[in-house]
Amino acid sequence: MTYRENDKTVILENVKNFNIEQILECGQCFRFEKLNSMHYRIIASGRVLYIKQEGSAVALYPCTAEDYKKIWHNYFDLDRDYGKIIDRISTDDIMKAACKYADGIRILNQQPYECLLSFIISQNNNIPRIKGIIARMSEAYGTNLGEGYAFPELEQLNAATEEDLFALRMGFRARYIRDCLDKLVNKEVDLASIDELTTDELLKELLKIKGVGQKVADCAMLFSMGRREVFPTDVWIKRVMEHLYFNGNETDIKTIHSFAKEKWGEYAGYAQQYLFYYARTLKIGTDKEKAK
DNA sequence: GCCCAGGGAATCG
DNA sequence: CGATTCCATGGG
Repeated sequence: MTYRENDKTVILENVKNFNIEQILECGQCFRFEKLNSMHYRIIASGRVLYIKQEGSAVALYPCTAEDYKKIWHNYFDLDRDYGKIIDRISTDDIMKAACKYADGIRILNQQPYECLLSFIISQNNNIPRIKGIIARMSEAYGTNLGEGYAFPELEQLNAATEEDLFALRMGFRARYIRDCLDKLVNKEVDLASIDELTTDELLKELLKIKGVGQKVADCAMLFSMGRREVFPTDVWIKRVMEHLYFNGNETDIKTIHSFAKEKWGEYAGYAQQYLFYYARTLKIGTDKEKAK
């Protein structure tokens, strides 16, 4: 892969395993808007960024070479060889098919605070409504960026009472967000020191927050804390795992976790993303599933 | 009107 | 303990 800048546009050429639609639509991130086929606007790191892809060429704008090196290169996880990851996890025909179906997925390196709050909001909720709640929260408390609003910083959102949050129509999750803000502000949960913790220790820390259980914690750890070995198991993953790996039999989450750990080890998080996109776009395991 | 959504807390037996 | 119930809201 190479990159060059021209008038605040950075062009990436010969990018491997990069499909902007798959990256954004695989459920890891909520702050994006589809403008056209392979043309998106995202808001991350307090910036608006447009992304337009044509084949293996990707244009990022407005974006200087410095922005790219400092922010977006890591955000899109461009140091990692996803071809190698696909080889490692493709140990059976099921995963081979899932990886072939969505070989342009990459796991973004998002900011822990934003990701944690976003997945608290995600619980027992659907993706379009999650995006709406986060958009309203950003518009009400975040910095105006001209073409959108940044996700509110902790100091900004902390001005909101539980009632204020409830008014954003996040329902019962308002109490959870308020509890999370309290614990982050008073450092009962300290996101600045997460790099010093093992994944088990980090999980224990995150579980202190009301509204954070294993699944929400796993998403935050996988999508923003570099813990690529966790296997977030939501209703879609449970359903597709039962359907594709457990012969259609009802299987509890602990069993699914140990199965994934055994099978994919440190790459389990990647396997989870390929399966999630595969399952959700093809509706595998639901009564809407299309025949092959 | 009913069901479900990238679940988790509270309660009950 | 495990199993059930409730939680707000909006799209299908």
